[in-house]
Amino acid sequence: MVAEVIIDIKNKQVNKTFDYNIPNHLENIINVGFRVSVPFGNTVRMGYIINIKEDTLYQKKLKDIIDTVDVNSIFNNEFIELGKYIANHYFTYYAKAFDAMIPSALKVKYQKVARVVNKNNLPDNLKDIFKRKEVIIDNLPFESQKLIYDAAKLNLVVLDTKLKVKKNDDKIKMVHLLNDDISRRYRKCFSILEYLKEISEDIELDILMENENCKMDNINFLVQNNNIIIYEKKKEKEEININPTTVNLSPDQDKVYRSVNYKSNDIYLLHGVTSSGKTEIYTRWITDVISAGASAILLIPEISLTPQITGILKSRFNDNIAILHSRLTQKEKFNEWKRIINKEVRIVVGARSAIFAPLDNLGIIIIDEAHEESYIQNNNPKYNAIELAKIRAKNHNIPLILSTATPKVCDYYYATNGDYKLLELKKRVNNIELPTVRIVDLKDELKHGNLSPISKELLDELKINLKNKEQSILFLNRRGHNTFVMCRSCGEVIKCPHCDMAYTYHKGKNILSCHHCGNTILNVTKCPKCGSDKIRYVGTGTERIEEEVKKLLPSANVIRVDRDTVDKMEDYELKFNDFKNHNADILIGTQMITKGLDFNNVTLVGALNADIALYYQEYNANEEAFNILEQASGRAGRGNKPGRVIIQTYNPNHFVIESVKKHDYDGYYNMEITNRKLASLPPYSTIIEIKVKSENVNLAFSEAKKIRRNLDSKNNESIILGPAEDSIFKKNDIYTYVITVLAVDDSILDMIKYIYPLYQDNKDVSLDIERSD
DNA sequence: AGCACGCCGACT
DNA sequence: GTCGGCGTGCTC
Repeated sequence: MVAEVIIDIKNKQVNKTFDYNIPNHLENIINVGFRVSVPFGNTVRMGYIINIKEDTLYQKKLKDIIDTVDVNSIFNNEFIELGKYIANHYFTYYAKAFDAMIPSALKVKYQKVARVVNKNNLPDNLKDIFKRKEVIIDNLPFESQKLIYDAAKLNLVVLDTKLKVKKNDDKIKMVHLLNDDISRRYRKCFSILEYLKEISEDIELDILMENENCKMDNINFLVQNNNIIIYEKKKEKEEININPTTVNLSPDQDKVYRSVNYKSNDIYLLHGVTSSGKTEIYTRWITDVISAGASAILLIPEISLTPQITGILKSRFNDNIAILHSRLTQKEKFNEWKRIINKEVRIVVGARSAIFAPLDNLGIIIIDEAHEESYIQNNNPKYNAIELAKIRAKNHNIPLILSTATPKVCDYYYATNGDYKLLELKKRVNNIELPTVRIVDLKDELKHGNLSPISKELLDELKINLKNKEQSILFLNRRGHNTFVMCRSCGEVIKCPHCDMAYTYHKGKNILSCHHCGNTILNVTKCPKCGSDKIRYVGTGTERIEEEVKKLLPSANVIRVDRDTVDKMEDYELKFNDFKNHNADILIGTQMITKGLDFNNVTLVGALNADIALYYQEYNANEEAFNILEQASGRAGRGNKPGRVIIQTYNPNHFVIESVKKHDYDGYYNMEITNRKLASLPPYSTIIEIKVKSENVNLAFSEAKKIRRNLDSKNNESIILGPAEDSIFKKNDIYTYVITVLAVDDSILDMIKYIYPLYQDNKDVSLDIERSD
């Protein structure tokens, strides 16, 4: 028998199946969905068996499968099909798609080993190394490795690759700089060492590779050259707090609860205002499904942001629930996964990736805060967990529930045209009032000579809250609006040489950092172009707001939360608990703080510059702006005190601002859906962005134009735009042009599917294709 | 992702 | 000259 195998290498050259012979002793063991080790080239690799067949079309003799990696099949047919779907739909490699579906604890690692052939004719210098018959090469110092490779050439030892399932890994890899002694000619490695020197502290390997955009090749070279060492640090584990409550359903809640047909493949949009008691309804649905013998998946945006939900569910379902917590160690995640596989649990709660929970008798899938962007994986494969949930719901013929206070325009559209069923909750529990929203026109502030980012009206309210010992939240959507450094003499803006984007100024560390590639330099005192010392800082970041608040309200206790003050999850929780326990009066932050947090004593929310969201250069800018402002407003007055919201803007008459003021979702929706229809945007099309990348600007542009011509030739009614320079035109020395397709039919999609593989083998140009569904 | 094969520049 | 960098191609 012959097995079709996807090799575990994420590379376009091997993005296909390879046939292997199944040896007799494995014939009764191996099945579709097994992971196996196979000889590949002159090494050993893991592969996924996606099909078993009688014969092969391959001309040469097949190699044998070496062994199985798992005791049981890891993917059933549903997941193999899902993996293929992800690879095709999201234009990525099969290995990446399959990789995305398994918990990291189940991933394999590769070890290079050397074995002694004949112990008697081993030279003395090798005898020290080979205390055992077999050693792991990667752990040895460079000199010993060299001796082994020389010995291998003389056939004194044999080299081999071993596969290990790293199921007990609760460690993270750290990089430590030993010395920077390296020839300048190794450009990449040189720059890595420069970076390490600059930050002058140990760094997580993953973060280093991300920031320096380097491959394991470079890292291995530096290890061998004794420039760095890699060590493992134990990841601390944490408990989640349990917060049990039981409440009866209101008539409204009860009506929603009873509307779901468990025997259908219906999609329901549960549109319920903030604090309308949606969690309680989830638990009823889950209870019903479980009693009927089936299982349930509940997706939530980020577990640490919703301790209430996990607390309630955990207290209700005890051991029958697996909570895939982002800070579980790898071992814990593996154990949870095993409990699911062994059918010890039938309820899975978790973020995006929990959609891959291997439950085989699903009864319902619920998605909380379904408008959240975090359901879309941000790096390759850019899958949307909600789209995958639809597929799984269809496979199992079960209901799918999308729950949110601010539905995406597309979802609401589907709910109104009958594709989804609409369920509504219009009242907050205990009839708490929605906060009052006031709009401050920043143009008027300027006219009255107030240059501060905080308006007089907002300042007055902050003072009132301080006096009454009530808490306030100030929120600044900073996306695309950083503090950058400019020369007042010649107008030069200090930019990252790799990305052509302005550096962002960080006052605390006195550094300039590129938010696109992570490159940092020491702050400049003189203009690099004209030498002038008239350096000026432009823009408003949370850091400046904090300064301003401290100046205006010296007695206030301020906590700032953004990616600069919290890079670890623990910091994040620490700060929030601090605020919750009233150790501070004012919380300042970016969109991080608008998520589903519950602070009972917060009565004032200020959105400092609502316009930033409106100018966000994406088709869903209005949607994002409405959602973020409405969700931020929802933070005010959740306890028994009424809430006030102040929105500062230069566009007080913008329909998004006016709708937020009136908490008028329908008004906003009707405007926005009309805009979408006129511009042929989703839900009236699927947006596909074809990113053409090359180090050579002209080549990237000419290839992009060629693709555009190809698309035009097969186009019926879709809109094709570009090629245009990408919003980040130059990043890491690579130029990107974008062709945007608003696809209304399949003909253009077929063309893209045809074009994509043409660039699979191109070394100078590569394509990244992203789609809105 | 590795690794072999082969081309070209800079050194004992 | 020749050593060893790295660009290119291949892996069932």
